[in-house]
Amino acid sequence: MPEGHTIHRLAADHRDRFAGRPVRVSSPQGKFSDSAALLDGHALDAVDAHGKHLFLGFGDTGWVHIHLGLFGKLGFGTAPAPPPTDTVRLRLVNEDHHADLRGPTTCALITEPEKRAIHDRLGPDPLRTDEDGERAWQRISRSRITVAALLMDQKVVAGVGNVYRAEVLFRHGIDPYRPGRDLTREEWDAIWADLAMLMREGVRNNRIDTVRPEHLPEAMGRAPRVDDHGGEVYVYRRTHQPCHICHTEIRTAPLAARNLFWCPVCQPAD
DNA sequence: AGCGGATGTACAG
DNA sequence: TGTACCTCCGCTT
Repeated sequence: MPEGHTIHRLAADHRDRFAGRPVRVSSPQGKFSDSAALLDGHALDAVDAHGKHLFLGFGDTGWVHIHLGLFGKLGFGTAPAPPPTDTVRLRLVNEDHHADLRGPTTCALITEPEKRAIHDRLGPDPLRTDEDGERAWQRISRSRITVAALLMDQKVVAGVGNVYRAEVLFRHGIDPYRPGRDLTREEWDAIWADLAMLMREGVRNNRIDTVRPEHLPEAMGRAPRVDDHGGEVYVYRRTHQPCHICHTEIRTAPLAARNLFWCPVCQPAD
């Protein structure tokens, strides 16, 4: 569920439903009760997203910092909200809407300086228009680490996860094991621009689609279908299935505790 | 009923 | 490098 596009979409969804009005804040599960009591009845006056971090601003009371981690989910519904289940960490309610947060890695009330410190340790986010890939290039072009690992490092690029990593490397024909410093400037600029485009599409559609229409297999038709992963992809979790372009079996291997997926023919090692 | 895995990260050693 | 953490879902028995 959560790569950067999900978080930016959730930021917009919170803005649409809750911004500018008082909101009831509670923690049915209990783990956020003290902070929820401080926030209850205040207006949500700002929403921000950087990479996979979501920030809900409540004026002088501070910011709610949310990170979904691997399992976290935010679900919206209309008001009145149904009785919460005992896994709801945070619930927001106004006259029209409710939002339930479950299973996050982080849900904490923080100060403005603490928020700034989080931004400072994150790399540039392709979805934040005030930044570009230059900072990322400075790190990547000097690193012996594989480009696959660098793309997952939130200090290098914020918001890319296992799906966008696999897909963008496929789209540019780059071997995931190539060291960052062996990328050309042209290759990196193309990857950065592509991430910005793909992730903007991801925010718009609330799913990850990366397959160009001309590469969709006949059986799928022209319109991307919704599959298990929520979108149409070239390599992510397509182990042993044929590559959409060359029909070679897609490969998988663990890398830094995550599964890497790639086509050995379309993404050749040098 | 019980397991393993998942679009993530932080910390220990 | 390994492991702990948070939840849900689909597969196996």
